[in-house]
Amino acid sequence: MNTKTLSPCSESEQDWLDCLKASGYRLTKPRRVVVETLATSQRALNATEIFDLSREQYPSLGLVSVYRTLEKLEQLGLIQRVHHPDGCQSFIAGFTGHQHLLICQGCGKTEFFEGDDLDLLFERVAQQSGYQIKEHWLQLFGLCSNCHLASD
Amino acid sequence: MNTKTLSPCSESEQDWLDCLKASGYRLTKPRRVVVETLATSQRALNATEIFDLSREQYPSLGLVSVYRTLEKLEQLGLIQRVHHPDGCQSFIAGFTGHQHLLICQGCGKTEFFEGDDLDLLFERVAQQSGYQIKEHWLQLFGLCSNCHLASD
DNA sequence: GTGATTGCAAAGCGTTTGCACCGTA
DNA sequence: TACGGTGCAAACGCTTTGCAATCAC
Repeated sequence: MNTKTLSPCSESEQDWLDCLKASGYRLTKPRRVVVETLATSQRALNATEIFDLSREQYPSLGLVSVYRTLEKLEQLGLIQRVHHPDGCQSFIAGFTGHQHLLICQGCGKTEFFEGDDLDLLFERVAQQSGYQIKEHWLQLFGLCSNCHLASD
Repeated sequence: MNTKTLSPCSESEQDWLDCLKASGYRLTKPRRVVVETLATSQRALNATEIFDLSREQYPSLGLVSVYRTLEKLEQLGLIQRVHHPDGCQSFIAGFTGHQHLLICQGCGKTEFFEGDDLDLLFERVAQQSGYQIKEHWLQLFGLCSNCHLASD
């Protein structure tokens, strides 16, 4: 089967597996372990980090399967790539529709936030520039409570 | 000399060359031609694009010199990397202190914008999350006036 | 003249592809 | 049982490094 439907999926690990299955993919051990690693991480992970962490539970995992699973999870909207001054190779669980991330510069802990109200800004920029604005990315960088307490 | 000072430089091509010189770098033909390519481009360019465009003026340019010049220009704050859903390998002239970009999804034309007022949002997110917010990136994607007129 | 800078070639590194074997459905 | 998925090895593309020749100062 090759009709990978883009049905909206929740963010719990079981929902991810259900979503993979519903999309016509088989639930194999490599996929399960990669999903678990990503779903339980508080920060974005790159392919090698996912590989190393997942191998603790499933030592025969291949790096290639990590890449192939990431590709599918991204297509299904279960993970998204995180852009960062130091690189753009890492992925985080969850997808809110737009890119509203809050990233700790200390430990990497990453959260989504909601409720920006930027419409006025967009309108002003649109008028001044002549652009039709379609999408936006807003990312905040800082220190999470653990990290700024530690640095005091 | 190895004291590459990070003095603020303007965005005109001559200012860039002055800035390179003031920072202890020699003004060579490869550097001049890469600077000109970047300074006159309306959109972000990756290393290969810069290489190809610059070679039209200086055919013996090597790709390695493009990479080495990009490294220096980035350190001096004369260019910055542009993050994009399709990749993060391209560079644009100018640096405003934070990342406020407006990018055309049609032709790639890229502009900076100013005057966001996100302090209230930051404060709210900080309170809700416990993060100390240090930096932010805001990028808008859309269609520039040329591209949305063309698509009508 | 001298030492920074160059272009070439080779190395490095992250990611993708080809393929025979394996395991889920 | 069929065929989607796997791990390995090799290929790939982009970027960096080593080096002798070159050129800006």
